[in-house]
Amino acid sequence: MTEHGGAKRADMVTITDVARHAGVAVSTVSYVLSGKRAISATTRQRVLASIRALGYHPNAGARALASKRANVIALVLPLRSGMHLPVLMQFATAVVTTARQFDHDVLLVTADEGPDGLRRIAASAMVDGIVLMDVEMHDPRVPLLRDLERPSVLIGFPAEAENLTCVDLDFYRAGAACVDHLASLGHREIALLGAPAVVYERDTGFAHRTRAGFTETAERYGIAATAQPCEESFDAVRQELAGLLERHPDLTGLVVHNEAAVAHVLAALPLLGRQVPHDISVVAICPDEVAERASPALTSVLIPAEDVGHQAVTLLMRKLEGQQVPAATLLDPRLTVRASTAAPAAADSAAILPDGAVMR
Amino acid sequence: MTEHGGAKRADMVTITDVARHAGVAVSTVSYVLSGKRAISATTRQRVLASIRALGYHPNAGARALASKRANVIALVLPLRSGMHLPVLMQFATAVVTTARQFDHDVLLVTADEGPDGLRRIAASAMVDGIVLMDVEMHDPRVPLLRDLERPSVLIGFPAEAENLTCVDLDFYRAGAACVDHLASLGHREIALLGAPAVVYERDTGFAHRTRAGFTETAERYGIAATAQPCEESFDAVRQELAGLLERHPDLTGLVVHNEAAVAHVLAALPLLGRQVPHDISVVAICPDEVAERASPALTSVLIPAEDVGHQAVTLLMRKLEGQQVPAATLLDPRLTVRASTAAPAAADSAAILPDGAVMR
DNA sequence: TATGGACTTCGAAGCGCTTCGACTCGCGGT
DNA sequence: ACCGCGAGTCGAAGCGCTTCGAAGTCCATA
Repeated sequence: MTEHGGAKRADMVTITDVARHAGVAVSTVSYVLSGKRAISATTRQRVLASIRALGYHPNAGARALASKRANVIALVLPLRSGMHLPVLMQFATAVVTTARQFDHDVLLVTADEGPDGLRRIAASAMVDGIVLMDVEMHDPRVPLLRDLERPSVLIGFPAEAENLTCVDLDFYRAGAACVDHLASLGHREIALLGAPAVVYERDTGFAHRTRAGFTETAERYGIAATAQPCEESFDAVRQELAGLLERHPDLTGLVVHNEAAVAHVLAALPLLGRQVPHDISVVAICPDEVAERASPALTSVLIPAEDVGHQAVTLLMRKLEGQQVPAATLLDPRLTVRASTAAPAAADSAAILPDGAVMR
Repeated sequence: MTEHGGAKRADMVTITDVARHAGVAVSTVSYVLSGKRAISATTRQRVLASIRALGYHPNAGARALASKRANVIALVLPLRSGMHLPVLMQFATAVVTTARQFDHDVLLVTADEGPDGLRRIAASAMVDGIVLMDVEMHDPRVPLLRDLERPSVLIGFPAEAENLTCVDLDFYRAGAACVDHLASLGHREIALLGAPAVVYERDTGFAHRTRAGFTETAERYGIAATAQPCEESFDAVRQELAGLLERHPDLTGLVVHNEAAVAHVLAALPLLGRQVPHDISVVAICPDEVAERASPALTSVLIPAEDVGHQAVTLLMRKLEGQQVPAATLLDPRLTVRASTAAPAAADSAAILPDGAVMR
């Protein structure tokens, strides 16, 4: 390509080149591109032809400078330990893909730059808006977000969500959905194995909300339910399970909301004399990928990472256009039945309906 | 902050504001920031004080426009199926962190935009350079990279690496390291369970190189060695293993280079009557995270994702400064011994040295 | 026939920054 | 006393784009 004619070094084609080639003013080319003023069909065609002929791409910096819009959004990822990476990646992909649909690019910011990073990015006008992931209940970045001149969308819910736009899986209903499923299979005594204790202490909202959904729904069904945190090492898992089974010998259903522990749970149960799903059913709240990869494949409520990412960007774009958007968006959990759940073996396998009626 | 004085709407501080506040010319401020001309210590201090006082951040677009340097690099991620996501994430983090050390930001580009995405990013002068991940042997993006005016670094090796800069784990030596370890434990018959067949067909370089390192090193030790691809479902893994053990009843060492199959291998071996590591030792080539999470914890050669990402960015920065860099950078594998390997139980547990001598 | 829109298009003024040439010192050398 | 020179600073010219006001056309209205 470069060896064509008398192309000077650094053959960046500018809007001026296009204008000259098409025989119009620079501003006309600009208006063809932006559509902000009416341009006759014939002129438009001529300009577009020139653009194609020259392989013109607008200079992003110049455009940002003149229009005060960078057409870039920031994606702030945590990379804190304890986060499950595949889910993050799915988020990220969805965010990028959706952003591209709106003709925006994505700047990747890691949280270890801290609030200063956010401030820098925003103040330098590199980005028009911000998507913030893995928000904690008391997140130091949240107050900053309010001061920033740029719109933002959070994935997750901080304690103080005033004036903020948040998106997340509806963890309450996710916890509930697991109980629904186990109840409908006829289980009468179940337990929730959650995140490590430190996560609860950190006040990460989703852990609490899942537990609430689990506990309250079980209560509604009149099912005996225990909830407890769980560390991620194999020994810890095994110990937790052993204790749990000892205290609740009739336990037949287990909800696991801890991606890292899932494999260990499946490995430990047989060692404790419980076959899955014959003796005990297991439902996980985790990405499909993890559920499918486990042996046996896990019935699971998936974290709809792609939906969340897509929603977040869509909301952000609305805000960029000055539209009003709902402060909270909760996404529906979806439960996929796989090989790890079944009706309890020994028990009377009647299904119990929420109102307490028994279906035979 | 905003409610301070008579701050106008959109309180973006410009270099002009700083200059006025410090009582110097705009160009002086610029030179203080860039260090491209000598500025007296007193002036510099005054300017820096003003910058701090006003909370000035240079406008990225203006800077890019005037200097023709965006201070942004592109990170092109694949998101093709079969890639293990956590590793990607580690890469990404390392890339961002390192880029920040060089005062650059990172634009996230997904491969599904294809070559056009690359072209757009480069032509619009949004980025100064490109880091391309998960390069295939015959990658359609590679020829494009040569035409682009921007420097780039590949992670992985394409078949035709002329004029390109590539970084990767030394998979040959990774395969070799696994054999070294097993041999030193006294194993005499081992096998490699690799990626799904399709990966080999796609000519992904690393799969072939691992196998070569494995096979050739085993030969050097005079150890019986088999290598075969492996699909990722549990049933496939179990079947592969069953066949393998039938054909090679004395097999005592297994190298797994397939992150997705790792868990299944560990689950299937007991079912086939083999305890790990008593009856059979398992070494994996996978991220530490996966190895640690498995039960039992796996002896593994880790993919040094962080090093690779760091190296890639460092090389790119050198290229941006016009320096010459080596075309190929291979990173050393590191093997971590965990619970999944031991001397073979029944066998004579002598250690064999590479030269054929036997150590008792 | 004058008049005023609609419809198109043009020219020029920036956006905030970098960079180049030029200017002003003060100093050592002769 | 003069020149030359380096150090420090300034002013102005863009970088490539958007956008505003205005100008030119053409046709329908009064």
